Amino acid sequence: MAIDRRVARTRTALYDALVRLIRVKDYDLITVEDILREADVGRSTFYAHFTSKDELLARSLERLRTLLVKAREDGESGWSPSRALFEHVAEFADVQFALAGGRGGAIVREAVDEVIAGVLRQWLPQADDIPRELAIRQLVSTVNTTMRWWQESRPGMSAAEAEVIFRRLLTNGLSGDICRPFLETAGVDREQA
Amino acid sequence: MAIDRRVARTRTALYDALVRLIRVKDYDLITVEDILREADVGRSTFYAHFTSKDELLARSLERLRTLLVKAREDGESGWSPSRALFEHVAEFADVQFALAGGRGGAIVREAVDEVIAGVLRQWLPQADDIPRELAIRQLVSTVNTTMRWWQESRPGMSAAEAEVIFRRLLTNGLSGDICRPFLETAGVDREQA
DNA sequence: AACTTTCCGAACACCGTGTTCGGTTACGTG
DNA sequence: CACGTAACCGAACACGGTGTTCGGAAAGTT
Repeated sequence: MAIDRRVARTRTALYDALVRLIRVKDYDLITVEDILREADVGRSTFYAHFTSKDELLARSLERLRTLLVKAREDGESGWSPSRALFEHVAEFADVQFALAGGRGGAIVREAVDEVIAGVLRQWLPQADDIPRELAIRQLVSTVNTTMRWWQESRPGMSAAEAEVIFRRLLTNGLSGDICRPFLETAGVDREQA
Repeated sequence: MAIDRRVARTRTALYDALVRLIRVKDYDLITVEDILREADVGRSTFYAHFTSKDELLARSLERLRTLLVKAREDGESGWSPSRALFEHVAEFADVQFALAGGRGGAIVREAVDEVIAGVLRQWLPQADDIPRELAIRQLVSTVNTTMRWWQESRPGMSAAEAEVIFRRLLTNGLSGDICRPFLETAGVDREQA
């Protein structure tokens, strides 16, 4: 027995409504009532499927997980998972843009990070110099940082270019020069100037 | 005319109450009423000073800003701003721990990030290879990532050790080895195995 | 066509928000 | 010290969102 069509229809209606609203409104200002209105779904129906707005978000992010997993399995496309992710974001640039700032963005980004981290935990090997969990977290946050910067400061940039910058940032780190004022004491240098 | 003692007392009472609550409860589950009870302040008084819980948070984070600025000016201590920040966090380890997970944590961390980014914008010079704003964001998120990992996975580690790891992560990046499954297509390698 | 599952929507109790206002307290100044 | 002013209190209020319940209508399945 397959899943009842009504169930499928209701759920995707809710997923889509949430995404549509995120484009327009800060996530944490979106109410369940907004979603009901947008999806044209009854109140009690919503709570029959999800316990809260946050659960709806988490469930709808499973799409992203399957996207990543597929990107890795289909080596066919010639794209690395990293590249596939950037291309995907380019398609939904407006959503990403909405996620950039503010409070709601932070919540959604956190949820996205968890999804990506979960996938990476199955992929990445152990390494010697840096603890694995730290490496995963760093990888995820670098993805996040690059994407935010891309969408906010260089919206015209292509996914391919953005991904190249991401690689360099991830594997080379930042030059000591630019970080110096943060990493070293000011005292000595100041005296000389 | 100095600031009225009552004003100062009320505000610090609220700041302190918020911090005390954050140790115990997820930030976004904390209500204004919780804060009032904890601080023993009247409802109308609260709204005479702050328009919302979020503004209270933002204002209370100004303490962090002054901490960082001082750490740079007083080269005396021998500590870099980076080191000072890690030492500071070590003192308030329990608060940091509370900020680790969940939804409330994301909101607070976002706010902390903004403070640090603001300070760095005044310190960091222009660099050639990486756009400045991207470098700042990367620096902030690496601080954030390292601290989370430190508090969650290695709570016993000293601030000095954590800061060393942070430096390496920041300026060296991640090795290509560990990132390979994410950065390269799976197809070719798989066939050979 | 009969049976089952889902959906609807109105009604409900509950809780947190942000504002108002008159009375009380404590502060700073002269 | 005493006066005037500013801050604090707390009760009351309207408002809006949450999550649950339940009987009847509608759509799905076999």
